Amino acid sequence: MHKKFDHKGFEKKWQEQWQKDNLYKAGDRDKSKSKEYVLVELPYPSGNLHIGHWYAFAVPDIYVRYRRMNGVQVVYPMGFDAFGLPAENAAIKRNLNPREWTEGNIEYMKGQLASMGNAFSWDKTASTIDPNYYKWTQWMFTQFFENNIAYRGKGIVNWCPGCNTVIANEQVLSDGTCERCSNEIEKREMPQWMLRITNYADRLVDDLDDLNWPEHIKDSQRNWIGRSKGAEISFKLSTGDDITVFTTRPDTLFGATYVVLAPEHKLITDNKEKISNWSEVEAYIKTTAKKDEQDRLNDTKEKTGVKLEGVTAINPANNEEIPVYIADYVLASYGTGAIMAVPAHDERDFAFAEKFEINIITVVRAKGESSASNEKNEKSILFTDSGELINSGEFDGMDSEEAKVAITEKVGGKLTNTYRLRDWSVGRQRYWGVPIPIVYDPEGKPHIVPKEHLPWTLPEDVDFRPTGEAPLAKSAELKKRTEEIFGKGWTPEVETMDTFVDSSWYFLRYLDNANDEVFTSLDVQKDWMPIDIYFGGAEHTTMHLLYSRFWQKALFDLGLVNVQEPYQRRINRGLILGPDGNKMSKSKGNVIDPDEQVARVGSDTVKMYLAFMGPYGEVSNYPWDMGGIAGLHRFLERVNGLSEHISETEPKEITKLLHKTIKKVSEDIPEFKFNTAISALMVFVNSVEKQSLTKESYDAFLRLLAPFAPHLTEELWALAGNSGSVHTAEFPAYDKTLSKDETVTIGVQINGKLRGDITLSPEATKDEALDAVITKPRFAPYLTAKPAKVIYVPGRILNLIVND
RNA sequence: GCCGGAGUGGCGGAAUCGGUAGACGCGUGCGACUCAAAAUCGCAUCUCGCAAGGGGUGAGGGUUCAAGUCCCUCCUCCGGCACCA
Repeated sequence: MHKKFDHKGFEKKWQEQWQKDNLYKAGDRDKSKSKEYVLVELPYPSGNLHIGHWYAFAVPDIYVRYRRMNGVQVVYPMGFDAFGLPAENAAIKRNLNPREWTEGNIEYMKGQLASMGNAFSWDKTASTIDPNYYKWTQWMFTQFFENNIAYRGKGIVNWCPGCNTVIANEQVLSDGTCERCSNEIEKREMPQWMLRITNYADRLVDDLDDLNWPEHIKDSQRNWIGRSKGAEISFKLSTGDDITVFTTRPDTLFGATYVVLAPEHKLITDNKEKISNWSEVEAYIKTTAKKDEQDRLNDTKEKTGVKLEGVTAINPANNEEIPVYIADYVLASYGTGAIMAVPAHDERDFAFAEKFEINIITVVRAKGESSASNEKNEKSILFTDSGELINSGEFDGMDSEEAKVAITEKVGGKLTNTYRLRDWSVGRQRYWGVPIPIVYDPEGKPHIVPKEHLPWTLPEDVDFRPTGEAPLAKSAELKKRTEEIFGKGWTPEVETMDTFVDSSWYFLRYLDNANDEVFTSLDVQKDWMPIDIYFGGAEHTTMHLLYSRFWQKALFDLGLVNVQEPYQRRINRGLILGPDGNKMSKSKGNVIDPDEQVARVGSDTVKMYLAFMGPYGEVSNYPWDMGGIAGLHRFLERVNGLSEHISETEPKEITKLLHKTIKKVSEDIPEFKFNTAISALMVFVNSVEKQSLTKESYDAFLRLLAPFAPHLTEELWALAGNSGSVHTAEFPAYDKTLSKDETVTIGVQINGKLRGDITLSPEATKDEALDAVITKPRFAPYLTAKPAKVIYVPGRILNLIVND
């Protein structure tokens, strides 16, 4: 029966009570319990909690509460990632200081978070704009600088004209736009603060193997890092230089009929006197320099290039003299910026060789072929698979894979890997970020700001509106501060750090946030790290998740952290769409405001609705459905009326169903299948409504439901006369015997066709099952002869094969 | 092009050591209550068929007593990478 309840009458009351009782404080590590560190991605204080935050924080809360009720000491912290462009832009729009704006938002959002009624460990929190936080961000940076992990590099960077700053490779989307503002990214050459994430490429790939992460996330990271196994091989040039190329196919070296350099390659300008067609070459270099990435991609069908007249190379395998070209299909930023071209076995080289009429030599053929496949048919001349070698002197007949090693050895090459990953560009020409703690001496040499001067505070006396120049350059205070501490002629670094730096280590600070000596003591880390489960969004796969893994490894190498991998398990959630099936956006007018929903139907309903939509941890999109949320509200109203069915005794059926429900819920929660757990709870309620249950069963049910509907269950728990909080009660355990069915109904197939069912004990024998069929007239018409074969799977199926 | 993942009612989704496909919820239809409406309750709801029965999990093959689940060939959608040597 439906019994309406007034969520406003008790949700706030219990939230305040829980806070007063410090119910969810994680406290110090209690070694008598096992620990679990459950992390959710800390929010950006945009000023308003949206439905995505609810999905991100309220649903994992079910898991956290469940584990606590099972006696696990769970730390479930929350904080704010408060530096960064959106806050800065929003503040500029409102003509506010970003600090005022952000801090105001944090306060407001804390109130909104409270309305969720989550079991957050508020004693473990951090905010990245807190000077006591960013002090350590800066200190880590200085450690990285001193250990050559952070460096001032020169190179081509991604400039976002919308954000007025440089951004990292990871922050450029595959269509060449900015992940924040969707503006088209420009390439610029300028000095940049970089972190040597590339030095960690192998570990970042290899250590993925042991992580309990969804395979598609690991694959995305592997793709992003883009490790290729191959070899570096040197070719002698007629200029006297050696040119090193990278190839994944050293087995095809005998088929290398020319060499190609990227137009930006240093050896070209170094040898301009020796290049007889220099003006032509120079013109080509200029043309390609003008093309942006996008043009270069669009031009892939038509290969272009210029031969370096007067320069030749020697193929080290057969000492043949071969021509040298420059072409923009070879990228300066990948490998060595030079390739050996094997037109018979590489599509791009093939296209180029055909256009420039260069020699094509087949050196690999499919195994077992008597002739090279390409000799049979002109059109199939290209063969990119591996196979066995031909036209390769002493290596003829050798398998491609073996030949890779053998040929590399013979020519004195080196087996090596190369990567797609580039170093992480972390300097930003914006105001609202952590100042890079570097100062320059009068010669312009960079030095770290020593620990006693940290935090190296963000100056206040600047016009922070973005112009493309770093706003900190305009701070008289920063300039003065630098000269006072370091001496006349010293100047401060004026760039701030990428926000992704701040969020690369926040989970460590949560644990020991009052520590003034170190960012987090090793003892505390040993208590809690690694993070057992990290819930988050798919957008972080090759950004935050990659950066923070690198950061942790870099700290590990400096002896500052206890584990190499921060996150043991990763769960990516899906996306909540608007009721129209589109991504929620103000312009589409399809935004669901969680505050409105909570006011209307209550926090418990919103939480359960989100948990019921589909399995958590599968990246799919769920449209918000007003009818759907009403269904969950109805369910909780029925729960509210359930106490009317309490009686002295209950049918055996209800006892058994309760234990089956406990079993199902306890199995589903750890797998984040909250949807099917809720479904089981609904089945139980549907059944009880027609019958009765004891007070004992009622209490057990409340505890079962407590992680999903913390407020209502707490209210009903108290109304039922129980003492203490339902959330500190033990989660019910199921009785194995009671959770099993005494009889099962199984399908009966005759010749593989379903003809009906029989009900019998799960342990019934084949003969008993056959008897049940024979005595049921329903089956008689089909049993025209004695079954030739009987397949019986107890509790599952009975299949009779009747030959007629 | 390469690497992953996914295709099940009108909708969200259940069911995969191969064993009664469509749990649970939404929506819809009919009925009850009501002067009426809302709320609530009951029944129905994959599809064709009065029924008996037939068909059905993106398409087509295959293995099996039995296939949403395994194998092969395709198609579509989603995510990552992409002139990456």
